[in-house]
Amino acid sequence: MVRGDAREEVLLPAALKLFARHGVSGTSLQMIADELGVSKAAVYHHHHTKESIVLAVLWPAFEQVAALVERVGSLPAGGARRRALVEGLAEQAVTHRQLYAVMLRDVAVPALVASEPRLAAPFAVLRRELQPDHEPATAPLRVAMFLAGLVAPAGDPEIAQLSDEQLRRGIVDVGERLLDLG
Amino acid sequence: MVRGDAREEVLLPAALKLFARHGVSGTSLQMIADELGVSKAAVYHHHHTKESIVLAVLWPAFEQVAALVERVGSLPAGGARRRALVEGLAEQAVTHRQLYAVMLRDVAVPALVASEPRLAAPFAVLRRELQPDHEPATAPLRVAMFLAGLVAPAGDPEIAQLSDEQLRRGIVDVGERLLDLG
DNA sequence: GTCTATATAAAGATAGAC
DNA sequence: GTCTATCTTTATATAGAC
Repeated sequence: MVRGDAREEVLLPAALKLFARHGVSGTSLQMIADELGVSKAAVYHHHHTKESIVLAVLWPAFEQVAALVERVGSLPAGGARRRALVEGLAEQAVTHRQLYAVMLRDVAVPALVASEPRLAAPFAVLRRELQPDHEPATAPLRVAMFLAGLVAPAGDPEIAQLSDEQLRRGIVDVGERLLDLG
Repeated sequence: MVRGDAREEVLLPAALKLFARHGVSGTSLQMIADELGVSKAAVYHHHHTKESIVLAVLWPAFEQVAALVERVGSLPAGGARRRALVEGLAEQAVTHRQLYAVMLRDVAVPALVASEPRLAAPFAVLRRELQPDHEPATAPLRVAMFLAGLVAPAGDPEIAQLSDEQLRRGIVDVGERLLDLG
């Protein structure tokens, strides 16, 4: 570890790594500073609160989801749009495994989302758009189980060994089975 | 809240409620004491460490999984056994939603499991037994996505409204789709 | 079996020197 | 832009009175 570098492009990945391993609540600014080889004060120079760091780390993930939802809006509603959402989510979740794991799994995130209305909107749309047309009662359950399963790779060492392509295809396959893709 | 009651049968449900809402790392002994209406010292009279409380809260869930795995051992290996596991897990996860959510979702739990080998064994067996026979590459992924999805109800208010029976059937349905039940 | 009070460490956060 | 030093609060944990 090279000492004395708390630039944004180094700080945020370090924080993400710790959030993924210990959770947001289980990660202190001291741990982030140690990971970077700097003092806590150096971290505070870039972000005046811990919440600011959490938000900066997660923001790109929420933006990606929002962009995906926006992008598939031009497709016909129904199976085709659901398939595009599933494929897009699989691609993003595989490419940014830790980021999506924190966003979808960490119990501290709902509170953050509640404090930032801009974060909530994309997921509300996503959940609605992913629902199969029939099976009204259990459709939300299928969507929730798919989204929860999306981050299954995070903790499992056996799955961590899968290639991006294997994992992406596996996730899409599960999406097909749960969400009646067209 | 009646004041002055930190008996085990009151303490553990209160702790579980807080663990489910704020995560294990996000829950302090002060929060537990406040929830019970007693002082921190009263809590420490029953459990000398926080880890002791976490273990006492989660132990029944791990025991249930172990008992389930043990119970299905008499069934023929394969689809029939997988179905029994899925039905048993669905039943337990629905009945003890918060407990299973903490056990399967909280990032602090893997560290706890690592420190208590007796906790790890049942899940290793469970994961192995749940795997469909074919599809060797993505079978562990299907299992992991099912287990992660098992606790999807925890955070979603829309799903929290489902009855136990609706939820149980929905989970079994997803298990059927992912795990090639016989 | 609970309380108040306290010890000790670590948390989030700031001030001011370099 | 980072440092040391410090502040304040909160964390885990203990001692001893009731």
